[in-house]
Amino acid sequence: MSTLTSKPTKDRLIETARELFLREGVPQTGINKVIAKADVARMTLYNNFASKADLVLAVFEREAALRRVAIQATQEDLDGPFERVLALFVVAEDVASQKGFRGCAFINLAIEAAAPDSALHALAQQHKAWITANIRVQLGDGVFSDTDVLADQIAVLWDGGIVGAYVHQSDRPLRSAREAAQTLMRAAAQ
Amino acid sequence: MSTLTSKPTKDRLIETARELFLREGVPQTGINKVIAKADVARMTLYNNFASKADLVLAVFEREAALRRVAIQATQEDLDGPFERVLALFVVAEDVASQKGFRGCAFINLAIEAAAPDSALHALAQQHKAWITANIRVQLGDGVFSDTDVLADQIAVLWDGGIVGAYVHQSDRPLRSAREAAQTLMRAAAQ
DNA sequence: TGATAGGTAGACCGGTATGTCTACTCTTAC
DNA sequence: GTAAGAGTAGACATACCGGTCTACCTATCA
Repeated sequence: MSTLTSKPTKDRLIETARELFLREGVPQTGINKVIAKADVARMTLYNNFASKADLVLAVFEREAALRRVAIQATQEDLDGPFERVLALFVVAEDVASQKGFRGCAFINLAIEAAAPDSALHALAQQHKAWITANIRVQLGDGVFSDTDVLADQIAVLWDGGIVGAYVHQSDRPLRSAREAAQTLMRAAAQ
Repeated sequence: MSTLTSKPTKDRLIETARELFLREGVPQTGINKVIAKADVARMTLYNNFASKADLVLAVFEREAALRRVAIQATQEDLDGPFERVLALFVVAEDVASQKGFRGCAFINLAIEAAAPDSALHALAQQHKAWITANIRVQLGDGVFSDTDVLADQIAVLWDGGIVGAYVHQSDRPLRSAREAAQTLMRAAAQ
């Protein structure tokens, strides 16, 4: 292995933990499940991470970064604020249609694994703030009135659509959200 | 005590558990906390409820019923679909402003305490469906076009607003949701 | 050759969780 | 007066949790 910290093992732990955290939830995923699935010794985990909370933080920081990149990549191929904003919802509808869909990982994180004053909650908050800021950017200037307000409203629809899709086990709330976003954009178009 | 099942003790258990479940979350609230706060023996709980899951179910069934009544009571004093629908958001804003606010109890229940095929998840689903149906009724017939669609969209805004208020620890998402609901209603007004 | 770093296996610790069991007390009703 | 129902106190069983520690293995590299 390299002279510095062993990257592959650490990365494997993060990726294995990610799968379990997203599929089964953070509190439901014990250390034992992670090391068993990663086929790694207990001490290997604790040599790479100070604690479970440290591992959770690493997993979700990486996850947030990956999602930002994925969203931007999707938007690059599209033109205009309508297409780019609505693409967010379409992507979510695809994810929600897969079985085992558990809603938004960051909302879940905030609710089930993080007190409001914790670093994990702050991470969820930041990710959501980035989503809102991204929507704001896609809306551009001059096309819509009250762009900041509109971005906030569309972000609310996005959250509500994903949560609703999980609760109702259906992509219908996400479709409602997308259509509502469209209506709001049309109403705000100058 | 009465010849039948002892009501007062059972009720006290439910009310005590309710407070703890809502304030600290269902998984974070152990049986021990419940019986300590209710000042009741361990076996008293298990003589009244088959299991913790059974207690949780009783608590949230009662909670859903109480909330339906409270929402209807609020709406009785108001006139017209705009006032009655927007009142839902105003009430939520009040609740969200209180410290210790933990978002929507039923969404939390679905996420942190219930597999999608469980009775608890179904309960959360039913409660959300009732909210949507209530919005639909308040919208009435003839005032708006696509009333079913509009009700779905407003319900999504409600969920997104509450979840956003918790994640961002701010009532701003709820205000955005209310204003968006207003815009959608205006756009659908015939 | 031999030091070092990274990984391994598994015992172990203290804590907490739900749930069971027993023996006891108290109150009500017949 | 006594039987039954409801509640009590607390030990107990079992399982899991996160986390620590030790002794060992093995590959790399100077």
